[in-house]
Amino acid sequence: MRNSLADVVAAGLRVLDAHGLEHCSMRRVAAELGVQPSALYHHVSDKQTLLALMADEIVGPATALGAAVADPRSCCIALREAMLAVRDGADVVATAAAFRLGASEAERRLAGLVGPDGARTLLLYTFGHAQSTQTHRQAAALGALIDPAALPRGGTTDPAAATDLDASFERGLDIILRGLGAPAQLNPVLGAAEPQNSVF
Amino acid sequence: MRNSLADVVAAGLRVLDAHGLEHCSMRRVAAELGVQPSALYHHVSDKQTLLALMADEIVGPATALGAAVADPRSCCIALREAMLAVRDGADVVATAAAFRLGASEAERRLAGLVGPDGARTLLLYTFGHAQSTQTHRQAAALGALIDPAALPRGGTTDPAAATDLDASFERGLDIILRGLGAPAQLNPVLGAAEPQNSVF
DNA sequence: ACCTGAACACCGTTCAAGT
DNA sequence: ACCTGAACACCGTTCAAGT
Repeated sequence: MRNSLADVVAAGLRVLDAHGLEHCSMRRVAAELGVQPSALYHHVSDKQTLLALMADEIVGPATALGAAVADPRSCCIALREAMLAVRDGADVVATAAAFRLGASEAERRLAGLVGPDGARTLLLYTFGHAQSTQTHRQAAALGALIDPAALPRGGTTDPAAATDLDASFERGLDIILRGLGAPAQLNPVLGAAEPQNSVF
Repeated sequence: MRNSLADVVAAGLRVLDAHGLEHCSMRRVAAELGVQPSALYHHVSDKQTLLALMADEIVGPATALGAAVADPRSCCIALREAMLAVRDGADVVATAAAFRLGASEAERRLAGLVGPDGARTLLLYTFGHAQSTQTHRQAAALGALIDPAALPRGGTTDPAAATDLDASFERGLDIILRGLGAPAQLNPVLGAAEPQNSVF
């Protein structure tokens, strides 16, 4: 045999991470495998299916059996980290999840902890924030390429912005968890009055 | 003059509503106006810009000055209704919002009511749930076309599913609002223990 | 089982040129 | 100011045919 389904999914993830979702075409994935575009359709019925399989792979690390995290907070943070680890990962996972594939293992786990409504609310927020984070990061990276004078001294890209987005995510997470009656999260730094600016 | 920017945006919305985002190409919008594809680039610099303008138009009804709703709950519900009113509207608005255009007027308003973190959390949830709702609706519509035997008697599409999604949205909304310390929403029907099934 | 080669019906965008 | 015509470099998917 020449290529397996796993090879196709792996090639898809390589192309995604290297070139982004916009350029992750069937033709590019085929080229990555050194094969004709039509060959992919022996392994996968269409592009949507391939993307769903890629989404499962992206989210795998966060939903692996070994990482049996008990609290919903760490669960969402792990999920977000898994999506942010690959270029445009949040878009791929969120789209696949809307079609019911992908993160449903994560949802089952969360539903056991906070009920179905809580699980859905947490997941939709987590996906949305991750997409927003990734959009802003690639906009920042593009801006840095166009206008490299923006960097005051060393450093590849502005580290403060990334920290802000991570903190912003956790604050929103704590709002939802508070609404679910979860134990209040101990946040020793900072007062609680109207911090930070908007993400959009 | 032959066509204005407003004409182009209006044509875009007509194509979107009739054929969906997937088939809302520059070439189709041009054909809708009876014009060559290249003519669009006189009015708009690229497709992304056109979609952002369309997103503003979709969300307009919900953020109009006349509809100065005071509470965040009605604000989110109005936003969701505006997105659901046009085919694939949630996708278009959510994508544009991630690029900072679109719903930022709505975010300013919400931030005044519940602070920036609350506004962001509410918006990301609202966008995500609307996208999920629209995905499920068009899957249901497709299923109804393929398998019309699923309908027990009259009715175009299953009305129960739509009701469930609307109720599911409001339950999640109330979780977040509770977390924000908003006045508890009076929900007279049903007990509170683990209702409904999953959306994903 | 896995792949090639060729085709079909499309894309977004650019650019010189017309009126 | 607004548009045409032609081109460039792409798409996803199908299908007969090869090995």
